[in-house]
This record gives sequence, structure tokens and C-alpha cells, in this order.
Amino acid sequence: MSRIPTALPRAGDDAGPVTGRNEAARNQRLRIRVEPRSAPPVPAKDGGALPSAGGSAMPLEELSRDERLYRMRHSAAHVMAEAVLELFPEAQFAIGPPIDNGFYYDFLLPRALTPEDLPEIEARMRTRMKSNVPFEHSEMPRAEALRHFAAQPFKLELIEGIADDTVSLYRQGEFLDLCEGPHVARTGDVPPFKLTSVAGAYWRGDEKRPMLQRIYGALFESQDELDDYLGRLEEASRRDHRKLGRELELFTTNELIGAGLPMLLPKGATIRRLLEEYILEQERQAGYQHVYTPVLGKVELYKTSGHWEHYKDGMFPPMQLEHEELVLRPMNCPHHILIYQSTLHSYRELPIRIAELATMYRYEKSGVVGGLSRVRAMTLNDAHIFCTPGQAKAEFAGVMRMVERAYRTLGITDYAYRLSLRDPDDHEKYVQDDEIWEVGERVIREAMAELGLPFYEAPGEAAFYGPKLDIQLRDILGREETVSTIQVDLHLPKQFDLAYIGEDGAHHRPVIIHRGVISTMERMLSYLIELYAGAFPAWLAPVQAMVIPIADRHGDYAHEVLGELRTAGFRAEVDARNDRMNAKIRHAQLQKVPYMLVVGDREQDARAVAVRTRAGEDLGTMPIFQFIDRLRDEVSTSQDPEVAGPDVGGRRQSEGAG
RNA sequence: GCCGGCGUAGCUCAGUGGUAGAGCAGCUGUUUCGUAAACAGCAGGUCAUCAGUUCGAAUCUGAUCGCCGGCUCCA
Repeated sequence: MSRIPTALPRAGDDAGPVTGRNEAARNQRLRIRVEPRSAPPVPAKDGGALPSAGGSAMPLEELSRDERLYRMRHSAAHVMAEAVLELFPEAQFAIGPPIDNGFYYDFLLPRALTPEDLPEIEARMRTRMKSNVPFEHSEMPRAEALRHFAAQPFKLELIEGIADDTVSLYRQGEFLDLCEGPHVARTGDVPPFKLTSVAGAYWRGDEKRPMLQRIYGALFESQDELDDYLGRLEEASRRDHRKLGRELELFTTNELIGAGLPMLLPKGATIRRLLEEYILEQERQAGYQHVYTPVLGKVELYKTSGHWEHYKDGMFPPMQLEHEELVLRPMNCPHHILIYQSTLHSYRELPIRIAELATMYRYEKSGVVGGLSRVRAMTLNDAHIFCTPGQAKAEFAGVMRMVERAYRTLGITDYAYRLSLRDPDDHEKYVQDDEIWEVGERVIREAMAELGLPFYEAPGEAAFYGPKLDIQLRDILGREETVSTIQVDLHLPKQFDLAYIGEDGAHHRPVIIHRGVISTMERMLSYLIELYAGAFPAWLAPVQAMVIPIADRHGDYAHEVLGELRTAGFRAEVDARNDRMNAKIRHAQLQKVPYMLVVGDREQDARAVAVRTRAGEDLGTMPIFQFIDRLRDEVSTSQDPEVAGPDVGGRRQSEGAG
């Protein structure tokens, strides 16, 4: 098992007092990275590197890379705060921790910053660094610190949170900040950096508290590394599924439909259909039974399930009818439970696995929706496994194996398992019943142990009804996103008073395992678009081959080729536009079509096609049937991951794509 | 939901108070071409929406909708 002791930021540290449970989770996440990725490291979105336990006296060269970066980023944040205070003497400053890829500092300023302000702040920072003044550590009695920061309410609040009688401070030049360090020795030790953006951020991450202005900076030890990072930012925007979705005609949005309600165009719909067909077949083989249930239900149903109490904010408001209130379902579990309940069940029938490609509607806040990855209408590859408590572990393990297999087929390699637990202090969000949490957690832990799969823990990330095992995918920038999730639920069986008849003839309560393997079609599609940069493997490509007639007289033959391909079950098109062959090739290339089949006089005479790949490779001329065999082999190989050999494990190095 | 930025043709973008522009894509015609862009012409916009300021608004102001970067939240 890969758990590594948690080392939360210390109180008094810049990064410390603000740490809410999410930030704590992020900090934790960093420490459990299981398999080191080969260079360059793409750390998680937030959290920063490990601070050294020692003081700042140790020379930088003797520290680990993570510790050096931690100090440099932290120090850069201080220098930035100094520069901002110089620009806005009335500014209040809050916290400025190092984070992955750089640092930030939060301020309350008399006016809104714009990106145009960043060069000015950067210039002032560079002046500070040139002067190469030392970072000096000192301590001060609490009372004195409270006086010193009398005009800085955020600092006062941080001091209030420190238990000691003395507080730790760092000074560089005229700038004195509440801080536990450590720092680099002098401002001149801060390496290349670039201020990247300004954004709003709540004080202490609490939406009920003031909105501050946060300035983000990127910082690495060398200009090359910084350039590399900035290059990755560009690569990420090239791969952005919203951009590719438009260019490759995968999906579209429209103001008239509303935010978070994208529409899949034929090509995007083709990919989704392929994903659905794949997973439905996997489930059929694994003994799942597929059902259809409505997307609406009475409010009563969700009161019974507990959604109304714990998940109301995520639901669209009810529709008032004459004698009842209906809501759009935010989850599918209640409906599947009613299917289970529609008849009496014997222990001999269990486990019963009820599955559905089920559409649900969630009222996501307006500021968070976008593209396909965060939507208000989503279709989940959902299933609920009703089993005996004794079967839960094996069923859970079976789901994990299905996830591993599906990911291998989809080419997803960069992910981590997260055990999402409740925040025991949050009584509003989570159902209050210690036993269901303990039992659920135990099932997950034991199953993961038997499978030998590593995971990290995240308190405060559970579903309201139980703990879950989330599969966290990482994008090219290292940002994590929950996709597949498996949950062990003892709450809903209780709420609905579910039962099966046991060997002893008495009623027993089943356990429900909720799970999504592909997860929501929308989010998985957005991830795959970015993973493959739009260049889908042949089995998923919306158009697998583009037939390109060289001149008009080859049009009939091109359509014959098209017919052969379609008869063989492939997705192909003919580019019959009045364009030169070069233009057609370019067009197919930009559309990332895997194969271009050029047909001219020679091919027509030989009933052949000249095959070019989107990588620019010329495979030469071959008979149509030979190309069809080749494509068939390619597709069946990618859809059967066992051919590539079993490869169970957590995070693996991404091979990239495109 | 909150902070900030943005919204001009299908796409990418010019246009800062005086009658709306380009390239690509589209359509039509010419060309019939051998592995990443042939040539010519045509067509295409109540400048997101609504209200206001002004003799006059794409341009200034406000509200609403949508998009983007974050925060909070999340599959």
C-alpha cells in the first residue's frame, strides 16, 4: 500500500493557516505519487513541494529539487508582495504560498488588476532581485506582531490562528511578512519566473468571505524549464477540447439552449456511440442487465433517498404540477433502486447488476460550466450492483478490473486512485451514520489491498451517502479530474428499506455498489479529445478513411471504394470537391483522419488504393481488400487490450498521442 | 454563485462617436491535377440581446445572456 504519512503545512506557514480540507487533500496528493513520471514532472494543480524541516541556512545545492523549488517559489511570492505593496501602499496582503509550477499571492487592492499591470509588477520584482538583499528570519512576541500588522487584517487573522507566544517572520529589504519559511538566502537566488495571470480567490477559500485578487506566477530553476512549462501551456491550449471540438466538428453550443448544454454533432456522436457500444458489451459479458428509466421523478423519491436533504443545491428546482412536484434527476440510483424493489429477491439471485446509460441533470453553478467536461446534462455509464455484504468486496474488485481494462482499451495511462472519504465535521453534506462509513471504507480498502492497487486519500470528497474510490485522470498540465468512480453505499438500502431473502428465510439488507466506468460520456469525450489531440485511434475516429479521387474521372471508382469500406463496417468518406489532390490531403490531414486513400488511374486499373497515414507516412499502393484487412486488424487489436498483455497498476507514463 | 476579462460573417480576427472590413471556409465557373492550400467571381453581419446617453453608437453607460481565466463546487 502506498500511503505516505501526511505532512500538512504548519500553522504559521504562509501556506498553513489558509489550508482548508481541499488544500490539505491536494497537499496530501503530492506525497503519494506512486510511480515517478519521467521528465518533465507535471505536479498536481496546487499544493507545492515539501518544505524542509530545517531552517534556511542550508545551501540550496544541498537540498532536493523539490525543496529548492519550494524555497524559490515561496521567496518569489514574498518579492511579488513587496512589489505590489510598493505599487499600492494601501494594499492588504493575505497569503502567498508556493504551488506546483510557481507561486501566487493574494491581495485586497484599491482597484482591479488587469494583465497590463503584470509587466510593471514583474519589473519591480526584478529590481528587487538585482539588489540581492538577504531574507532574514526573526521572531516576535505575538502581541508585538499584532501591533505591527495592525493595518493588515488578514495577517492579524493569521496571527490569531497561531498558538505559540512568538510568531515567525521573514524580512527582505523593507518588506516584513509573517512566515515560517524557509526561503532562499537572498533575493538574487530567485531564478527565472513569469507572472502569468490575475484571478479572483476567496479569502481562505471560503465563498462567504471577501474576494481577493490573486496573482499567479510560474517559476522554475532554469529558463529552459520555464520555457518548457510555458510551451506546455501552449500545447494544452492547442489540445483544448473546446477548440478541437469546433475544428473537428465534434460538438457545438448555442446561447439559446443555455450554458452547460452542449450538442454533439455527427462526428462527436459517432465517438460517443462507439464508447457506448464498447462498454455495453463489456457489461453484458460481465452479467449486467440494462434498463431504461425516466429522467424525472417526484420530489418525494429524492426526499426518501436523501438527495433532497444533502444534494438539493446540485438539483434543478422542482416543476410545480397540479398535485405534485417533479424534479430532473441529478443521479440515477433512486430509479435503479425502485427497479430492484419491483420484485422480491433471493440471496441466490445476488449480485444483481442494473445498468443504464442514464442521462441526469445537475444545476452546476454558472461560473463552472464549460465545454464538455463540466455540463448540466450528462449521460453516465451508470450501474448499481445490489449484493450481499459478503459479496461487496469481490464485486468492487470486479468493477476495478473492468475499469483497468477499459482504460487500457481507451489508451488512458495517466491516472491515480483516490479514496474519497467524508469530512467527519461536515454534518450538512454527509449523512450521519458512522457505521455505514466505516463498513464502506473497509470494503474499499480490503478490495484495493487484494488487487494490490495504490491509492491516496482525500477527506471531504466522498458522496453524501458513502465513501468512494475515484479515478483521477491527469491532463497535459497535470490538472486532475475525477472521471470514473466506484462507491460503496449502505445508506440508500436503509433509506429504501431494501431487502433480500437469505438462506435463513429472513430479510437481509443488501449493499449497493454505484459505479461509472466510462463515467459520463461528456467528460470522457472531452478527456479523450485532449489525450489524442483530436487524432483518435482508428477504432474511435469518426472518419477512419478519406477516399481522395485525383481527378473527376476517378469519382466513380472512389465511390466504389467507399462502398467496399462501408460494407466492411468502416466509416469512410469521399472528398469529391473540385480541389487539387494536395488540397484534399491537407484537408483530411487537418481533420486528423487516420487514413487517406488516394485513387487515380493506376489505382483504378488495379482496384487498389494508395494509402497515406495522417502521420504523413506513405504505405504504398495495395488492393482494397488488403487495406480493409489491415484496418480490421488494427481496430480489433486496439479493442482487445489483452493482446497487449495484462498491465494492472496505477499511474503509468503517458505515451502521448497525436 | 463570486472576482476579472471578452462577445463584429460558419471560423480566426481588423475596425475607439459619422452609412461595417480581411483571410479561411461556403457557393458558381475555369482548371483535371500523384501525397499538406490552383485561379477567378459571387454571396454572407439588426456588430450577443435589451435599455439609455448623443444630432448620430460596433465604438460611451447600465442590465441580461453567453464565452474565457481563476475561486468555490464537481462526473
